[in-house]
Amino acid sequence: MAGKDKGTENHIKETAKAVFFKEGRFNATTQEIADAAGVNRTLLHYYFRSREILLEKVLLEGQEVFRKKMNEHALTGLSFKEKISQLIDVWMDRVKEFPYLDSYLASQIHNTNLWENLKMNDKEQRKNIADFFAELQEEMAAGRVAKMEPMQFLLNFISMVSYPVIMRPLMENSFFNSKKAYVQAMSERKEAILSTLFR
Amino acid sequence: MAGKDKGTENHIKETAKAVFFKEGRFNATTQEIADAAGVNRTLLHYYFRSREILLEKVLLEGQEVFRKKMNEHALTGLSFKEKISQLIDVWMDRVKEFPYLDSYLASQIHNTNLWENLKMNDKEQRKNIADFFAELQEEMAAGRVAKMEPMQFLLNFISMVSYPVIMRPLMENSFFNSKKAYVQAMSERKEAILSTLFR
Amino acid sequence: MAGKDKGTENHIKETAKAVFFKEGRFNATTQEIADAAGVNRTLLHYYFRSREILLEKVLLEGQEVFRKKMNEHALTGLSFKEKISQLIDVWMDRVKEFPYLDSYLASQIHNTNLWENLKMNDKEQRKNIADFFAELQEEMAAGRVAKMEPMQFLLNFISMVSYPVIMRPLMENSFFNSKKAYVQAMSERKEAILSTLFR
Amino acid sequence: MAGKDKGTENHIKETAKAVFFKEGRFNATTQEIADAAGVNRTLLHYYFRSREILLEKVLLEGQEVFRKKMNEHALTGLSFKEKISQLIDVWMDRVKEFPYLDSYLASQIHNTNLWENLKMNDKEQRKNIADFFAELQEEMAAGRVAKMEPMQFLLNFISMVSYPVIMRPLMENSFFNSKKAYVQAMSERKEAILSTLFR
DNA sequence: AATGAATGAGGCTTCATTCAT
DNA sequence: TATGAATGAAGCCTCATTCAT
Repeated sequence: MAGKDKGTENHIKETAKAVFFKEGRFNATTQEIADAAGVNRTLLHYYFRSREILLEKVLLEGQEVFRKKMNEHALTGLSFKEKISQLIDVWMDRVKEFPYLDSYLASQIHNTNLWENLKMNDKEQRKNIADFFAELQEEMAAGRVAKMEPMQFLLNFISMVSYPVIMRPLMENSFFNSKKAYVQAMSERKEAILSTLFR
Repeated sequence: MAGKDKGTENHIKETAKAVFFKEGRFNATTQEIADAAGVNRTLLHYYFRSREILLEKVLLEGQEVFRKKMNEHALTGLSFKEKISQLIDVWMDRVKEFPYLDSYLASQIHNTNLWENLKMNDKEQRKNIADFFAELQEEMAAGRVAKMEPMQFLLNFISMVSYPVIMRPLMENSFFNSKKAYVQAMSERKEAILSTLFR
Repeated sequence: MAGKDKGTENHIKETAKAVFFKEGRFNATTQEIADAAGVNRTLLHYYFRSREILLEKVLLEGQEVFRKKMNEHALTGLSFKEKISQLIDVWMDRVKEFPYLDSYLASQIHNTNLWENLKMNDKEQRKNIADFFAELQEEMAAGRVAKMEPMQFLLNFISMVSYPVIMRPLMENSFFNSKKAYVQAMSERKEAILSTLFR
Repeated sequence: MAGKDKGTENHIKETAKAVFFKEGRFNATTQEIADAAGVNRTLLHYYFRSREILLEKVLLEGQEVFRKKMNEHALTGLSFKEKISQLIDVWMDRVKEFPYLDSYLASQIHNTNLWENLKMNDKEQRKNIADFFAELQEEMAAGRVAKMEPMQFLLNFISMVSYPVIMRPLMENSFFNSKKAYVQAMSERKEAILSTLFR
């Protein structure tokens, strides 16, 4: 059932990623992960030595997703607003794919050694952000965006995109009272965010 | 001998709440909670029968916090913008107090039977929201707020307030690279949100 | 079946001691020890946290046995030969009680931290040995004992007493071919040792 | 491709012998043995079917060592004392080579089916011992050796030679407090034993 | 109300072994 | 001959929970 070669190892990793970050079952047992992957539990230790290491690897890959989010800002040749528009799509897709990843990262801050790798010390990344902020300030100067610290704009943007997705269960039950209403709202979300960020 | 009565029970509950939702240690052991509360582990079962029940009770109280968030919209006699301004304070305070509560609720929604209680079926609450939306639409009509579904505005609002607090560890490490920078940004957050929501 | 209070803890410890050092089952499982003691396996962890700690404690107590062996040299008011005669009894009894203890200690030398406690740094002990050596040298001067380094005499003595007991299974099977013959030889052992040490 | 043939098999066996009986790591894992031999773990099963069989084979070879110990008594043409003197050398060398072998045999005697092979039922061996005992009794008659059962003399002899070597770690740490002191004592050991056995 | 003792269920991990190549 | 992949058995340990005061 499971592939061969490097296949099985990746298959387990993908399964774990799904269990942890798609389904949010942070306490999932090695047995559960193995079952989900359709492999013997021991195989999991064969490849990853321990549950902790597996989790760490999966997390590190999740982190790559996160880092790439940032670097994809570098979409060229578009107007600032169009760029933001694309970013919303990209970002929202990612958050939808692993809705529990960020929450988990946030709750696991104690595992300090993970964080060293996560900091924004990537040169390319810093440059991208600097460029992004420069463009943003032009927009503010032109009055198309409310004046504020660029970082505040970035926070606003990330918050409005991520929060409703990350908190989907809460939203569905607490705000919308139905799955349908939630989905409907999400489909209109992009426009609402753009309307709020730009004037 | 019968003096502490309800005292100890509450003390345990408060401690559990802190451990779970202030510190984000969702997997905290009964032993750890007992230690944190300075009581014998067995006492925890004496009062709450099981870990699950304790968690449930603590969660229920967390829900109350959440519900009150919604109902405190009913601040009277202020302009809409001032009302929002106050709401930001109130809400931010709450999220700061239990930064992990919402994440936990979101991640646990699938295996809990508590959600019946959480839905927005509260009459008073519905009314508050209806009133709030009515006022909001006036603002839109007057051009002081970008036009959109009122619910989208609400989402924007909640997102921008909550996300940076809930994701504080992520923010501190990933965006700001220092606690100081984060705190500084948070102090300026309210203005940034208001500038974004109103024009 | 097991006693109460401190009773159970000691009972487990005694059982472990027997399993390890009387029966020589160094690899005995926690389950096996628990079974032998007639208690739930978990109780073993309740009292001792881990198999390793239990083993360490049991070993430390065995070490006390060993140390006391040395200090019991201080039997007073007897002639040197009579003293040795008594020592043979005492020592042989001990080795018979825990025939596998010394072998185990020898094989576990790698667990260095055990050995710090085992060194002959006990003041009283040093004095006893010094006294013993002084008396011994008188015997040598008087020609009742062959001349040699006192320590060599001590080694001879310990060796002749311990080895046949420690290696009992080997002796029974390889030298004597029958349990009966072995037991018979042991009963005459003391005299043979004395005849060898004294002249 | 067919060059190493028996070579690898022997190499593994020798390595195992060293790990078990030179280093005293009786619980060594197949993995550890394979690592020590620099081969893949599975190869070990390829050659020996199971860990148990490997151990058995290695043990059998150890037994040969043991058996030869006995038969080397047949050194001819020397005086009894000189014969014993040579035996001490031979024996001590053997015990030094595999200091843990005897302990292991002793501790494993109960759960092994190897002992049939080990009994002193070897014809040549019996003869050697008979001859040895005859000579010994002459010595006793001549007053050069204390009178006792010949077997007791043999036990004394073996004990004094083997014990300090087998228990080397114990001796070094518990009696001598230094490796140097132990080595020094061992170098003088032969004379001390001879002085004790002969008069 | 409070606590030490005891227990069953279940989790992680290691190990020897087998399979397939 | 040699090896990576896979597996079943078994070990250690933790945890929530119950028992007996």
